Amino acid sequence: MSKVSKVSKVSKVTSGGGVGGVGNGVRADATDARILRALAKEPRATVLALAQRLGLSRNTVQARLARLERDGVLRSFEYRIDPAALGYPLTAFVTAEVEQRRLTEVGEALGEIDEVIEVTGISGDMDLLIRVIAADADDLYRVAGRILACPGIVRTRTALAMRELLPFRLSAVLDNLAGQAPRPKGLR
Amino acid sequence: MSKVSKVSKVSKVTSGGGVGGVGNGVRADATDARILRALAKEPRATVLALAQRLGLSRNTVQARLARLERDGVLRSFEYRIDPAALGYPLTAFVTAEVEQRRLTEVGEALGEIDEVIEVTGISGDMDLLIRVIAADADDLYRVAGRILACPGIVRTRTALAMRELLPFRLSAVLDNLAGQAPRPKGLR
DNA sequence: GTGGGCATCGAGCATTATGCTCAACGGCCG
DNA sequence: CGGCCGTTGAGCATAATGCTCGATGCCCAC
Repeated sequence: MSKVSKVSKVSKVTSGGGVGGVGNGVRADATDARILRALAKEPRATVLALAQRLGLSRNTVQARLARLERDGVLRSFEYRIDPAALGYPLTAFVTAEVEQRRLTEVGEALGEIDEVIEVTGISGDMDLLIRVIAADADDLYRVAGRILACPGIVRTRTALAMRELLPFRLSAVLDNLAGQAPRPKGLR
Repeated sequence: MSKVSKVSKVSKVTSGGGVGGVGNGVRADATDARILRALAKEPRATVLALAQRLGLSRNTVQARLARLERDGVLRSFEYRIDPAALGYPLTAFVTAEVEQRRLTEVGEALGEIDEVIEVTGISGDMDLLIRVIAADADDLYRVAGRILACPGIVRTRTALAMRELLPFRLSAVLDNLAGQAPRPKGLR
């Protein structure tokens, strides 16, 4: 049974660690994907539970989880918190045009604004995509003002998030990675 | 020792539940924020550890955590997974203009594309903000093509995420919530 | 003012998980 | 061919969990 097999050997990649900050050379293999997928279903699941659910040894799951966390495959717990529950039911995307050389500076300034929860430098005619949360429309207006006031920011455009058509998900991609191997059919 | 407190009493808010799907009336209070903040620092922390770190009883932390999870304050575990670690180091934001009445339909079609990991309906001249991941530039091109091919989509514009100036964080907002004295009334 | 409701607390208890170590198995690669 | 590693199963001391209880303090409604 546990002869599932082909638990591919991938760790080799681990050694090839580049330096970089985020998402360097580390890559999850099929087994990792299965663990992550199981965790997605039951975040509170214990290592033991995961192990038997996946037909792996407790030891393996424990080691892999430790590695996943150590290598930064798992991001901060904050990602799991719903801003709406914190009293910020409004989300908006503010795109900003920035004076070329002041990108980093502007990024830091934006970090001072509590309601700015993510800033990404992007290609295109706008330079920044800023994710913002707000308690209400007034609040949003105020935050938008603070953003525009940042030295280096030339112009902004605000788009209110009106509906989540498809909430964040990696399941599709996880399934691909996980399914890769044996495809046990109905069995589990 | 446990006399630290002044653990505000806030739960009243809970009852004020609106209906809605996501992030309805449920709101975290200062204590919740402190728990979440502690968890952000140490995702693997046990309930017991959290309790003594925060000067709360184990019972309280356990009850609150259960409630946070039950009420959807905590989103899926998937949020914590770094797509880069899954072999998708590229992130792009695709904005799309959609034929008015076909928004929902388009949303579903986009869900069929594995690399589409988030779709938000927004205000402004573009209707959709689509978060996409890709293994490399070719892959991204291919995905962009599939998006544009969705019936109902009129036009798209793709912006590549070049740098994370400020990775997702709620810490600023959490600190505010947590730091607040037990005075939920009035202010703000 | 008084009582109900509710969250918190501290305690206890049976069960389960954790963290760690060990030796052995098996495939992969040089 | 031999070494390297990830995996496995086992064992064991310690710690955490899930649950229940009665008691306390506070807010709010009556």
